[in-house]
Amino acid sequence: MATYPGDPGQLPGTSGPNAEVPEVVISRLPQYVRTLTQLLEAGVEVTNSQQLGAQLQVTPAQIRKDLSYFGRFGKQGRGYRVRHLLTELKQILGLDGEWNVAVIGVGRLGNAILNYPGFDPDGFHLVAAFDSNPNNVGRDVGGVGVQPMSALAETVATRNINIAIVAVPSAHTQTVIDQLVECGVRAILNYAPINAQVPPGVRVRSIDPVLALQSMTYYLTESYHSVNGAQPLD
Amino acid sequence: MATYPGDPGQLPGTSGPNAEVPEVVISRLPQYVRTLTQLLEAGVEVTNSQQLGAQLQVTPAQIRKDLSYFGRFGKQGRGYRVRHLLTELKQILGLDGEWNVAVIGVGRLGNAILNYPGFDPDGFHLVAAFDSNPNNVGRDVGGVGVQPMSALAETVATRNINIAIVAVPSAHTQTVIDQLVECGVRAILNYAPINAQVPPGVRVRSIDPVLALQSMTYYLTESYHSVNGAQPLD
DNA sequence: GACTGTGAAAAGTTTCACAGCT
DNA sequence: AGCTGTGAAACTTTTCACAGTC
Repeated sequence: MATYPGDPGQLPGTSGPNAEVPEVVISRLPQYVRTLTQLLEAGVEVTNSQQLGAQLQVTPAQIRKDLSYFGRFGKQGRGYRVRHLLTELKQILGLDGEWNVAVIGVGRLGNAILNYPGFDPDGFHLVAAFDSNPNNVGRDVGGVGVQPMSALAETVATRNINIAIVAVPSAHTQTVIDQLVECGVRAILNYAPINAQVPPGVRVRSIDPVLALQSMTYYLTESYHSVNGAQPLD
Repeated sequence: MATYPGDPGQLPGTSGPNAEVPEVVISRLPQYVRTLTQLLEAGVEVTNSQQLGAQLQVTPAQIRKDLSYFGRFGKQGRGYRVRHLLTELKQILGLDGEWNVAVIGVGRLGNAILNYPGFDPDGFHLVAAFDSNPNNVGRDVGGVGVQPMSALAETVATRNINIAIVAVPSAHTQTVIDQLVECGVRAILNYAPINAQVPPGVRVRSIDPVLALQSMTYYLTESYHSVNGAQPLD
């Protein structure tokens, strides 16, 4: 866990399996996994960094460099065996097993999440749901029984939950996240449009469609660059 | 696929002769806008890079540097007037007006999106919905009438739509995106777990909760920083 | 005294280019 | 020949540190 800035004695190269892997590399690996899965389904048995790069719109060099942080998965002159590389990457990311996930908040959004069929096939099982509203407790949402928040700690422990999806109103999100951290949850997917604060060692990713839209409008305004103006589409 | 004007390396969005604002800077501005809005609502009239940085978990220097791409919004010795900076940033991002948005696909996800109340207050108006299924055409979803895909081009033009939210099955997403680009839409929010390809000048952001989860599991595995040496190839 | 705006330095990331294996 | 894996170079982004202004 310790990340010491000036590693004493040995840090010979910047890459290779011994170096610390940049977070930006980790964030790309799931996309590689997805593309490899598609190739496998399409019956492709061998690929190479060129083909992967074309699919992912990344340079071949970047793919090779990213993979080099973890080992040597290819064969010179040939490329990568799709099934093999996929297995390795899934293992690296911890996707070779199953994860139990709790959903906090069963309002409109929590409902949609619990009924979304996309998590399970990728090994993320929504096994518990919690809500602070007594009217919601005991209901069944997407096949999962809604529990009171007071049951959080025990259920997280007994059901071996490591990941939580938070879909409560913004005003309550930070409090809920604090509770989750307290229970030992170290990966949180947050759907509220707020900037959650967590201690080191805990990861948060936010799903924020408005923020995504707002990061594009800049490029839709006429004035964003003085010289080129709007790009005409033929 | 059409060819696009300009030689390789002279595309908008890449480095050019005039000082181009890095995309990573643009992606942070909406967060600044959000934090400033919260401060304003809390009655704070003046802030500074230190306070903003603490809220956003970024260094004060980064905030000052980011803002310096666009002008001088602060006063030395004092800081930033919240209302003033907010107004400026919104204008820079094109958030000082309203945007008309089309939603493509009114299945489970499209339904949730059209009923989500979070877009409108931020100036993103979901004014049209489209679906390829004739059974859905004519229905009212979230107060918007569902149109056939054949009406896309005309409606996009007449209703001045610049942004689209795509919530169709993965298999159809690329086709829909191609149609949108054809109609002149240059900003697309994609909810399908695929890697969409668009020509230069068109922006895509994807909402992909599974990818977000998969980028965290790495840090939940015990072995992520141990030296699991490179295995020799079989 | 306090804080911004900004060149310059440092750190981080991507791309190049080629040795070396298949 | 074809393609990987990887140091080194190029480029990008962040952080530092301080002159200048309020």
